[in-house]
Amino acid sequence: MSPRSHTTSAGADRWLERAQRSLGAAGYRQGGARHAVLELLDGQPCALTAIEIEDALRDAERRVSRASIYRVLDELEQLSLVQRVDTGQTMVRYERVCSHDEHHHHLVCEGCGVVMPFSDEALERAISNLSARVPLTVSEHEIVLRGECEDCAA
Amino acid sequence: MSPRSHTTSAGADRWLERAQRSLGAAGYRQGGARHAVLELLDGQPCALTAIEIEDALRDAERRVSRASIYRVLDELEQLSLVQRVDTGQTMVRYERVCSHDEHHHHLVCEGCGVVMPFSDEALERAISNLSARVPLTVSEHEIVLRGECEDCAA
DNA sequence: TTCCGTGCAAATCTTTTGCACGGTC
DNA sequence: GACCGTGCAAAAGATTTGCACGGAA
Repeated sequence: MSPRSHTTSAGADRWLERAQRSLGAAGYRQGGARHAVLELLDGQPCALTAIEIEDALRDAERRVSRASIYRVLDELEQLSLVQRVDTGQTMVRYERVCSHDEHHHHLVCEGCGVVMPFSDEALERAISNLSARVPLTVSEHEIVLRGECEDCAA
Repeated sequence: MSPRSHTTSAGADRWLERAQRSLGAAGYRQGGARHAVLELLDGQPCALTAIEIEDALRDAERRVSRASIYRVLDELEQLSLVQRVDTGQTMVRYERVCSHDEHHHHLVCEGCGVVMPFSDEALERAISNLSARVPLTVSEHEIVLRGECEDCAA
């Protein structure tokens, strides 16, 4: 359950910079929409839908077309800079792929739909042990816990 | 990884019978489409998409309209007789909710898209411990491992 | 006989794609 | 100046809904 602020970490390996380097190396130019989406994602603690991204950018006076948002997310996913998160809700969510100590999974409230991150060492160990014994070369795993959040229970 | 045949178990608590009882108690009639979907799901070892269900029924000479399939799946989900399984593929999958010793999760091959069930006691223990320490009253959990299956690796 | 269940067709909603213009390198 | 990136509008694909008929109770 490690709390951690990434937005304030001044290290040279911030996600935004890494992403810009990767994109540059892959031959992508730095257009306005892509830049806006990158900056937004860099500041997010958890996964967003394309429409939430669109709304957030509009609120920030940096309107970007939804098509561009999907295109940028797709590019970033192929470079392993973001990952899709399937929360069982209608829309797919996306979040940046973070360093090992930020690796997390998701809690989803079935009442209000809120999505929260969590992490657990014992769980990761179990997954890791298991992965070796399964008829599949495991490259990633996703875990979602569903239930009722404290606000909805109140 | 407990192997288990449900289709041949003669016990009175087969899923199909339980489902029919629940539906009856909830006031549903026994129409042809619903019956066909129930029988099909009862014989499945793992999750199917609505379209796979449609195809399977057509092959079995028991054509059911896709709209009815979605409607039946929705009813069954609300009675907790089936659960949605989100494999990160385009379409949602559905499978019957089974007894504790059939509880399983899913492996998804990123190459060919095949979906396989697996289960692991240590993993379930980790989830169970974790669930108590999280700001959510957990009612269910879903785990997906993604990678390359043996056929695709060959 | 009443009301539910079903199929068909149309609607909805998320995501993708085609195209033309403007900006980046 | 060449080509990529973006917005707009239309397309595509999964799922849902409206409606009218036929069957279950």
